[in-house]
Amino acid sequence: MGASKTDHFTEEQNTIAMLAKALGHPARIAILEYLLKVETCICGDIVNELPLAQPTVSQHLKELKNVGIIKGNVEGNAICYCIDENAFDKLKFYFEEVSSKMEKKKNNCC
Amino acid sequence: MGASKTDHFTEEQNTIAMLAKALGHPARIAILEYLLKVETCICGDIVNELPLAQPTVSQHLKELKNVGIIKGNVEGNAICYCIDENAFDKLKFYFEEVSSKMEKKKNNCC
DNA sequence: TATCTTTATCGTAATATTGCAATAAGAAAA
DNA sequence: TTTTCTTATTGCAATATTACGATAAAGATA
Repeated sequence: MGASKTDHFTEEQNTIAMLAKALGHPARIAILEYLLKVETCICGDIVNELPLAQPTVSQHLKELKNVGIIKGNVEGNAICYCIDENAFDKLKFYFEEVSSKMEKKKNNCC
Repeated sequence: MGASKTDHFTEEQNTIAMLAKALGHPARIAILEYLLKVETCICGDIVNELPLAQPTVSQHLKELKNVGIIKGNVEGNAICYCIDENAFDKLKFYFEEVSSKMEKKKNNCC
């Protein structure tokens, strides 16, 4: 097999898993942190920041863009990539919700 | 290749990516939610909750346990699985930190 | 002891991911 | 127009993930 059985889970479960998966690679975490650190958004130099070849970085950017965590604007012949707060917050809120449910539960076990 | 170049990234980047990756599958999100919902922790019936075969569920549980998101206690001949708040909170705090940095930045671009 | 219950592991097949060299595509500059 | 610069795409190889049937391992029960 190798393919996830996404059709058997709820839409939310699939969405959260998709977002988490997109952040499930150190290069993509590094990209996120770089976009956060940098003031101006002329982000062609992400490639120089990462220990990876340009096609590989481009692929990681594409994955982040596919799930909506970043968005890109064409800026001359370069491209300006930015974090899309909406998608990111969706994940953050979900984790906060889980965390507060855990708080209420106050481990009855383990 | 197919293997991530983890040695070129910071320890934190690798840790966060590892945790995010572990949650990057709807079945594992469903497991998390089930553990959160259930009052008692006699959790052998996770298998019945999921649309997956027992070996597959066992594998997903193992992955969550490997990264520390859940922990398991032997309880007779069954096993009691629980969420490990420490590992989970590490991820939550990271996202909150990123989120507050985004807030301060107030998109100068895109 | 023999059997049942529960969970883990093995083996295997299908598919996905990661990475990069080569190359293409597009806009800017000469 | 030709060149240059930046990013995307293609093609491929290596590895990882997902899924499950078969089977093993270990404690509980008869």
